[in-house]
Amino acid sequence: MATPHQTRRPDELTLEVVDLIGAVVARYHEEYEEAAAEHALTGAQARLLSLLSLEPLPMRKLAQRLRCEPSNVTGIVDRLEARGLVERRPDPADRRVKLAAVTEEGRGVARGLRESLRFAREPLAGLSEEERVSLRGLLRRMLGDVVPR
Amino acid sequence: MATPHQTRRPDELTLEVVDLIGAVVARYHEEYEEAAAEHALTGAQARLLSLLSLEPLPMRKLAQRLRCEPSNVTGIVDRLEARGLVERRPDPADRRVKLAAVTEEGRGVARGLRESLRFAREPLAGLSEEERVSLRGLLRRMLGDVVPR
DNA sequence: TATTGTTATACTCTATAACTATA
DNA sequence: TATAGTTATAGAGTATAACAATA
Repeated sequence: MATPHQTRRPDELTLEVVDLIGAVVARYHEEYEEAAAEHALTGAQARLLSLLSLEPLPMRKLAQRLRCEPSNVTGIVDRLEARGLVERRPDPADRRVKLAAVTEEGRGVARGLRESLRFAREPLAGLSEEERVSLRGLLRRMLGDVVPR
Repeated sequence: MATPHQTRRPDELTLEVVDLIGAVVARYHEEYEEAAAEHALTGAQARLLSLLSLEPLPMRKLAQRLRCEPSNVTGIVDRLEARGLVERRPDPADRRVKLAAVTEEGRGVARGLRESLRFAREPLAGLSEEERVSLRGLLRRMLGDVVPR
């Protein structure tokens, strides 16, 4: 509690870290889009497919997870469904609800997507186990000690 | 060099770190889009404006920095120019080139954008100086010790 | 000929509002 | 009446291909 600014201006070190985080974000995104493109998917399609590969979800819930309007989900699921990667199922409990679920083929594509995400390997390859533990702790604290989502 | 896999499957710790990085990326993006929206800018417009606030750039160079096709830059600059935040200037050295440059008003918006980026303060606020130094080192090594871009 | 920026085109993602079928 | 999903619409970003002006 040393700086008397109303807004608290970030110091040099903090700015450096923020820049580095920006670089990580940029790189992560590039590689994610690349991996998606390798499977002829857009970023949004890849994210939706990955979500569904864990469990079937109502369209509404899908929109919440993707942080977009429900009307958008319709189109994304439409395109994945046209490719046979996803299907819509009725919800026995509520006839208004449609559950989106991956097909077998979709599950395979989701797996391939996950595996072609180089980010899981390369950038961390240079770090020792001890350093990874350290990084994990720092990132957790940055994110507020809560495992988000 | 212990795992005899062809592809090398990431271990538990690595996967955890990758997930955390994913969470950081998601949060960074949300906050960036929010900050942009506060100034009635889209993400792409905000990125382009931020770039130009450092120095005027040819349309071509701008496309390289944004990692998109030059034809897209035309539209983004059009919209920023319509709002008076950016202008096109001739390049005295090459009459084919158009230099995009921020206006005074654009410079102000870019500054406001930078300041409303909470990511520079909040998430790092919980870390001590020593921890930030440690995080900086780890992120640098992750990014290959090269300060990218 | 090669390069710079633009235009034309088509597709995807996005939000908003209005609609339908259920609840 | 409230909710789930869809449709209609419009704007923005994206890539590709073709083009005019300049090098």
